[in-house]
Amino acid sequence: MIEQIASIPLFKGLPKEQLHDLVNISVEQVFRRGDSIFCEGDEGKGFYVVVSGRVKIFKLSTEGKEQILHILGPGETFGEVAVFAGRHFPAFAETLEASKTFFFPRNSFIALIQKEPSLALNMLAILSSRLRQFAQLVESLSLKEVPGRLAAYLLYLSEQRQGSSDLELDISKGQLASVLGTIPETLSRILARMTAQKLIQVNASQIKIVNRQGLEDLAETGKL
Amino acid sequence: MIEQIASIPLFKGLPKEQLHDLVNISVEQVFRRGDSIFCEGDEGKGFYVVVSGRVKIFKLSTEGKEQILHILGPGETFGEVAVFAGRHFPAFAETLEASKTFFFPRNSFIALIQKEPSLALNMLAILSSRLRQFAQLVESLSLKEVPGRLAAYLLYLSEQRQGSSDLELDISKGQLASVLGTIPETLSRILARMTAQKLIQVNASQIKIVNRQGLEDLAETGKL
DNA sequence: CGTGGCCTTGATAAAGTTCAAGAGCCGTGG
DNA sequence: CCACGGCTCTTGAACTTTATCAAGGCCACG
Repeated sequence: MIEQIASIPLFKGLPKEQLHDLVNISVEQVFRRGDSIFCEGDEGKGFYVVVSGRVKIFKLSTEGKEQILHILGPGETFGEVAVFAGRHFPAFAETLEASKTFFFPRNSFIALIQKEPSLALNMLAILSSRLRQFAQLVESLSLKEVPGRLAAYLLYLSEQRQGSSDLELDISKGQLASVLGTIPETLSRILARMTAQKLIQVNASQIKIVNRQGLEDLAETGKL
Repeated sequence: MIEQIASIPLFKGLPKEQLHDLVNISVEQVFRRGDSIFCEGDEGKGFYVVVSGRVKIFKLSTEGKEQILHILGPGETFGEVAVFAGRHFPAFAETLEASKTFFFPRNSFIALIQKEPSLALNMLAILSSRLRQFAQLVESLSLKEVPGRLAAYLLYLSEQRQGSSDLELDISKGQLASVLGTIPETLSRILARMTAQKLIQVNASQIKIVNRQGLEDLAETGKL
């Protein structure tokens, strides 16, 4: 367990002693696929780290449409906002698959921060990079149309995979639609169009980038 | 100057000694209306606090459409993301009116944080509440249509003003359109429709809420 | 009094959503 | 082993919302 904690980016560089403190205050939680972890508006008494599995953070409209804000994997944290500002969670959290998390209670964690400034700096880095992601998401949603967003997403995926052109979607197309701020029907049509234009090839959840330059232009200009 | 610094929320609760340190590392900057403070992609060697005036943070599409991410007034900070994650600014910053800022260089500030945990906690609170705002913005952009966003914005304004129904827009309608993720023409039409429906009355930058319940329904359901 | 900025209004076109129907896939159970 | 029900995904057609293009009004300021 101590190695698991030590491998979490948030806790990188902490002395052994503090890691032990963390182990002491952390609570392990196990979820099945599709379980709700918390709901928007719930009181947040602490935050979470994904140990295994995947978790989606999302907003819900009154009609039930969902907008995914993040998809988190092992080592990533969520729910910190409720720890440092306000007391309730600003969105929903649900597992995409069977998952394990560590939960860190608010007060104990804040006490720890006061002893260990580098923990605070790590947390600041994480929140900052999340703000950066959000800025990109907002830009994408309001400044680009769906084909541009999809192209940008595919290129991003490719980067994650060391530039490989053979991509495997690790989420369903319905979920992807929600990430892109649209609905499955629209995504389906645009994938079809991009295939017709020979930008990509699609085979179920396998997507191959055929014309990278074309995708880059599309992500830039938004015109398909 | 020391009183000015002491009155900034980020520095609330700091001992005098640290406030003096802050004065020593801060740089005062003066801008005229419409000046650019930094551009997306610029290297960020520190962050800013608005002393007087107002600053908008925004993204730009390739065609020139702008999406405002924040509008900041006295006491609010911006540019921190570049301090703690990455090194370049994720968006543009420009003054809306003649403004004064304090600039805090990255390294000196990080050094200070390590001495003063409550400074770190303040900063964490600020970043967290900004994340919360972003989550709301994303929700708004992807889940609601423009009338719903506008209704939500007006109600938010009303809240800011202790629930008053007589609102004074402190930004131009063109800027408001950009905040709402749309264009001036669309905003104009929707204001006209909402007036026709007797939800509001508009007189230049004066907006009066006539039917609060109706606005709330609209913000909730998005149907005008 | 004219000029430029900001706002409004109208006509048109594009993009996306909704509704409806059908195809493919998979696990379960007969 | 096959049939069934339940998913997810795809496709089509109508409709809605919003952007775009173009023109005109209002007001402040020189």
